[in-house]
Amino acid sequence: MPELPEVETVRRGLAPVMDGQQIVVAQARRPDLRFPFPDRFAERLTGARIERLDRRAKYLIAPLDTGEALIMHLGMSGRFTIADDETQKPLRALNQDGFAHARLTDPKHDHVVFAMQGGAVVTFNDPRRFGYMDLVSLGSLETCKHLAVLGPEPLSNAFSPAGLGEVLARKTAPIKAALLDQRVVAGLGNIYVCEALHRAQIHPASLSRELVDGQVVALVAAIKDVLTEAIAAGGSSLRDHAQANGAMGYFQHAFAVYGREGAPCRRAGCSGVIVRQVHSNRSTFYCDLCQLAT
DNA sequence: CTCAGCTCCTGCGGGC
DNA sequence: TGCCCGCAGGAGCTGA
Repeated sequence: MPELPEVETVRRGLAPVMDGQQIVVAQARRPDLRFPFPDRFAERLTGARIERLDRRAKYLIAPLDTGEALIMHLGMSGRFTIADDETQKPLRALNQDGFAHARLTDPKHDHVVFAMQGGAVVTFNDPRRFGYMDLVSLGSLETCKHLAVLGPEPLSNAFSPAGLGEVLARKTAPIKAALLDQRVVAGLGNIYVCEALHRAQIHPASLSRELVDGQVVALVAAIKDVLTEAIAAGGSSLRDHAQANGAMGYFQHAFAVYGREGAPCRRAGCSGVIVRQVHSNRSTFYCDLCQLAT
């Protein structure tokens, strides 16, 4: 589900009730998500103060005053909700039209709960349990197994045409697979890779090392633009995915290719049709006319 | 080492 | 209405 823009949207939703606040009670309602929780997970969190809520790629990172950092990954179906500790009702369960909606999540998949000092109850719900949480020491945060392997943050200056071009020149994999590799660039997933390749007019099956310089320049710009626009729109809400405050992102309405199989290409002047192909069990959407193979 | 494919888990929507 | 099948935004692991 969540790629970088959705995780950033979640971070912005949670920050007001978590930044600088103590976790009065932490609770893990099962022994594991995708991986087992670390030893004494809830005990190590209870009483800790969250210095701030950060994001790296698709990870949420909460440095604590205990010398550790809480690392959280949403996997495919992970979601946070914010409720009031008295009523357990969502505090801000309003969509963008201002109408309250029914509870978005099934409570049987509420796996982790944080009761915050300020009265907010933050719940992590994850039906598929592909998400995970871990505690690592602050001193080795950058070198921990989760973060050490990550490539550059796509919206930072560390992600540049020169750098990407150098990496791609050594890869034989198709460009779509390369961009999904978090070691190449960290934070993209299936949707935004499809969207960025369309913007850059690059065929997803193009071989990474055969991209010319101009294509790499266009690709870096397309990635930065699509991510920036998606964050500004509050991420994408597919199916019933929503932000931490219950609001729905709306960038999905701006998709040029994702989920648009058979629809006309939205590029001005292009008469192509969006096609879908499956590679290694993942759907790839692209325009059969304006995205050129190398 | 790289790369393609499979896998974990549950829920939802479409087709019959 | 109800059942079955395919599909889902991640990413670690396996084996070639």
